[in-house]
Amino acid sequence: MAETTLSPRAAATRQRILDAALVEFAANGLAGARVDEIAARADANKRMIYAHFGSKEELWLAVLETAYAQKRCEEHALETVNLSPEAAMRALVRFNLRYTAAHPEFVALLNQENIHRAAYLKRSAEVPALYSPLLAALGAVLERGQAAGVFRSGVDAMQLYVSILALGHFYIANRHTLSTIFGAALTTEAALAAREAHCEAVVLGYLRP
Amino acid sequence: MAETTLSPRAAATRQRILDAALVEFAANGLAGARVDEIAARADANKRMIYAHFGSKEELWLAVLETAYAQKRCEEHALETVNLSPEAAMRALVRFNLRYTAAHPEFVALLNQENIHRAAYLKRSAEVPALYSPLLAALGAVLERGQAAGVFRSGVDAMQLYVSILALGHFYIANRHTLSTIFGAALTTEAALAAREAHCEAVVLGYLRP
DNA sequence: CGGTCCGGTAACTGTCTGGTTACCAAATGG
DNA sequence: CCATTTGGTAACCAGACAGTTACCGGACCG
Repeated sequence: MAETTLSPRAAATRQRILDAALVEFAANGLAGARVDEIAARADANKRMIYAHFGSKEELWLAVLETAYAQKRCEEHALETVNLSPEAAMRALVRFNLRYTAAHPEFVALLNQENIHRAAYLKRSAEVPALYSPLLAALGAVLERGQAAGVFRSGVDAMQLYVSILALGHFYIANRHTLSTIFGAALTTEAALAAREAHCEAVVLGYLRP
Repeated sequence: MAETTLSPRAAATRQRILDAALVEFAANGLAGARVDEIAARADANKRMIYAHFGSKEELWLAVLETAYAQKRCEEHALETVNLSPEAAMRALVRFNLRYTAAHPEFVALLNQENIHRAAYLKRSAEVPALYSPLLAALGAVLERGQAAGVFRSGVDAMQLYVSILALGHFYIANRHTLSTIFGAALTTEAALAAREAHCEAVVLGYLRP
């Protein structure tokens, strides 16, 4: 990004474009998204999109990076060091499900990226920073729990990390097909609470020594 | 589908179109897929696509139903009644991961469907049959294990079903972003075996009384 | 207070793409 | 063997879409 100092209200337009693009890309995918629609929703003009971001694909990349950055930002707010290993693990599982549920656009973006074999993400300069803080926190909690004898040993932190993400992500990502099949709403607070309890039980049940 | 009897070699063309469409849709999504490309890959003509299926979207629906049907078909081959509850549960978890890994196009299709809020799936006449046999088998295994005292009680079969799907599906669906982030291949036989062991350990660890 | 520069607008274009139409060839069956 | 049906081809079209170009108005600075 050419962060050559800044701009007065231009930054606001840029932000409106990013917000609008997030909605449009999440709703229609990269190929399905319409640049005109993004411009209209941002209450801006197509010209401005090409001025701020060079192309539709670069806009996509910018949206991706913004979404990742926001998630990392919220994850940093998680404080697990003061909690018992079990409570900390619960907090991690819960945060993941709740964040995913609160930001289904993030899920849609990720799915799109994977359809494109992460082609855009691989071009991102921020990739190294993508190691989620959640992973680091998880490793620390795991070690504490094992040292205290409340967690089993032989747990692969990376595998568990993927599994925790999976438990929340899949539920939200596939909420439409799942709710069609099961004929039940999945995103009501009651349903989310039930899912949350289940995810905690699975992870903590597994981790018992 | 107008299965008015059948057709001699027309069925072959129809099948080639379906196969080509599956590849193209999985690779590019619904909006990103090009009808011309499908025609070329099927070694057929665009006209034939519109003769057999009325539109791009109806072709999409046909591909979806075919993919679901194939999965159900393979699932039926799973025999869990002769196995111990633990072994049967392992088999279910393993089958799900392996099937997903062997058919990443299915995952791509599902993701696309969810981006479109399952709009096409809801129009499908086959939806009631979508209750996967895997779910029925899971419920039976769960009951047997609980009766035998080897599984904990209070397990919600639907939640567990979603979780088992999630453990395999998420890993495969996000293999590109995950392998970019972790810098490791995820679909080698070694990696799949490790994932398989982990998934079994999570589910069976959770289910311990 | 006037000029210049920057954020913004609107109309345009070349290309791509889903869908169609006019035409053909090879079976099939009488 | 001829006629009719059916699977297949290729050229075409209208609309849509990403990306551009020509132009404007107000803020900011001298």
